[in-house]
Amino acid sequence: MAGILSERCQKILEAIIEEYIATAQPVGSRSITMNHAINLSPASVRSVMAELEDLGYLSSPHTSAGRIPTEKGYRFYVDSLLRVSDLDSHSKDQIEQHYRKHGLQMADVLREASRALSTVSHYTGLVMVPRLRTTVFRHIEFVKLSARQLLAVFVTQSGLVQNRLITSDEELSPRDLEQITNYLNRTMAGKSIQEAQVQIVLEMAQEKALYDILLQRAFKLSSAALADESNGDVIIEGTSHFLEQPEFADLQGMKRIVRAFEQKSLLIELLDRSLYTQGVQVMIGSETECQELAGCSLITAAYSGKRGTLGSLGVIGPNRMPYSTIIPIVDYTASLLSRLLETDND
Amino acid sequence: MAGILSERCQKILEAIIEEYIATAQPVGSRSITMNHAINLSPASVRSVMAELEDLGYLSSPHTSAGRIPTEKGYRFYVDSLLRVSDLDSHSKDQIEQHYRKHGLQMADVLREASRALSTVSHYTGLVMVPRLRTTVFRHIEFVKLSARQLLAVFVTQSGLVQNRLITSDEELSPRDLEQITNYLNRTMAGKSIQEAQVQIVLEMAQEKALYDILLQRAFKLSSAALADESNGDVIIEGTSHFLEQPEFADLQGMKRIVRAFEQKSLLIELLDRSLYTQGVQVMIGSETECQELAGCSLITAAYSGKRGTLGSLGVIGPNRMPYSTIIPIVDYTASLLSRLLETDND
DNA sequence: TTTTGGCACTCAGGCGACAAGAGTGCTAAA
DNA sequence: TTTAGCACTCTTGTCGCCTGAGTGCCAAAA
Repeated sequence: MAGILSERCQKILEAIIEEYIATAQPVGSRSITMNHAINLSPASVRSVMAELEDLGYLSSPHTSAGRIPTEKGYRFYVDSLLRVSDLDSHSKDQIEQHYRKHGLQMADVLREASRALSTVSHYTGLVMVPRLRTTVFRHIEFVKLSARQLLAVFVTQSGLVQNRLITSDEELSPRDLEQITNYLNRTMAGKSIQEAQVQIVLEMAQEKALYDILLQRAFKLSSAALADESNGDVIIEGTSHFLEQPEFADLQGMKRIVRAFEQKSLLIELLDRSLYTQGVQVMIGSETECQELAGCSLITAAYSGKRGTLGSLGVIGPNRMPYSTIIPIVDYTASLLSRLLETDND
Repeated sequence: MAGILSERCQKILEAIIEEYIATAQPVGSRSITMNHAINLSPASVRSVMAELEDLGYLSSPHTSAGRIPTEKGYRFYVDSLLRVSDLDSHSKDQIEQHYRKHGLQMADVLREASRALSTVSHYTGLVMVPRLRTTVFRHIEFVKLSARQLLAVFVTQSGLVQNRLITSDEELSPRDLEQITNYLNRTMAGKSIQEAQVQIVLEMAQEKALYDILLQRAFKLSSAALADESNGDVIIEGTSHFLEQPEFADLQGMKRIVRAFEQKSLLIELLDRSLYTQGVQVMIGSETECQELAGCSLITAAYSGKRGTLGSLGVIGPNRMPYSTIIPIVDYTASLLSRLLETDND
């Protein structure tokens, strides 16, 4: 792919994209020769630009308006031209600052991560809330609220706490409850919530459970407790940064974006994609395969706890984003969050 | 106040406001005589309009553009002219529909309330999440995660569950924990979280606690658990409805609103105001005393659980809102939510 | 005394013309 | 192969004009 483009084409393409990222204005041949240490006349640049347009890396809004990068152009830029540097220490510090508060709950930490992404990048921060079913079971406890009502509280390895109200068919004595609790904790230790559910169904099917009433109760309770219908959630911070972008500076565009953000499932689906991949992912424009987010790009990375991937986070903005500065931000935030979630509860 | 305005002035003011609410266009003298069963010529209406403008109930954007209501106009309308009817059964059904899902947690119920407000009113729904400290304690439980780390789980009468990670100074045996738990549950039953905190401090100060190491531990743990730094939270649904309103159909306006919504503390403060008042409250425009929300009005009501007020909810929109239809919606949603939270967990 | 028709006045919004400016493509010369 | 020159295109902003909606005021009618 990259081989097709000559050295010179690449240089000019890079210059155009960076100019456009900086100014949000269609780039003319003139400004390239001025600002980018390219020793060619505007005319030469023009012929290269025409070529790049033929190849689909650039397009012109109209005859006399310079060029803007296409999605293909951005893609090539990100894949082949971009050099990401390390994050400067000031930004690192800014990100870390967000976690310097004490007494943060898991949910708060995630929210702060999203805030950090947003404030440091000046775009919109996204953090996916870990899905219950993929995390590792650690402990379950039942709190009796009334004769029939129980509160099931369970904790995952990563420190996620979930509680669920259960109504049991029959009243259970404190002793029964204690036994059930102990049994469940022994059986499910070290399994993911999903595995734990499977395990319970398995055990239920086995004969030995059939004549043990206590176990039956235990199974009933736990499967009620572990049922996880939620489709996940995502924490969005800095929506207003989006509205600063000139590409959405029209009413239609703004409404579209706000509506897309309201429907969180869209974003969840996108964040899902980068769940089990290493490093930072970039989705450009239509690569999101999402009508509502046309013209938007995502930069995402997965974060993990002690026992593997928990979720993913990232930044969303217009296609025209300063990838070279945002990629390290996302990277650093993800690794910092991972570190926090690993050590937080041991 | 109302006495100053003649019958005729009131009729015409009402007609103008209702016309403006419906059309969002400045209202001319002509359209009033056409649509509102007022047997006067445009010229007569004009003189009344001029009078109403002098009195501050109307204003004109420019010489040849009809009149629009001022905040004072809306206020008079809401206080003196408005007749709120009962909610029609279709809307009631629509609202109830939102709660017809099973397995809803407290947080889900609140979110659904906000969604209901938004979809039925076609404006933006707000629901304040109950503050921990004002709710009544019901049960506390400690889950041991590791040698030093405990998870404190406590439940309030209204079914709110909160958990908090605590690091204790010394390792506690399961038996110690059980004793502490029992003691705390006995001591704090029926108190509000805030009272419970005070109680603990009191008991700590008394001598009898000083030579009971176990109690000391109990106090330490519980005060760590009950510490509530959160400033509350608010669930916003239907932001995009806001952007449909012609009064915010400019970039500046949109950005301002989105930014105001991002800063939830503003909305929390406003919802706080209606916490301990009966019935539906209406705040119009500058009555919110909030620069960022200029031109916005709120219609709010408090909701309660078994033991008194839990929080408040409402609808936010432009000053030009169909108050007569939205007030019953807010009222009904609040009472329905209250009913749900009362019976939910007994 | 109240209401109404008539009339002059004002102002926003839409439309077309026009000039300026930016950038291109092409061609011929270096 | 590169570049200078030039004609061409297209957007953007501005100016002036017209039209329509609505007002305020006044004198006549009820």
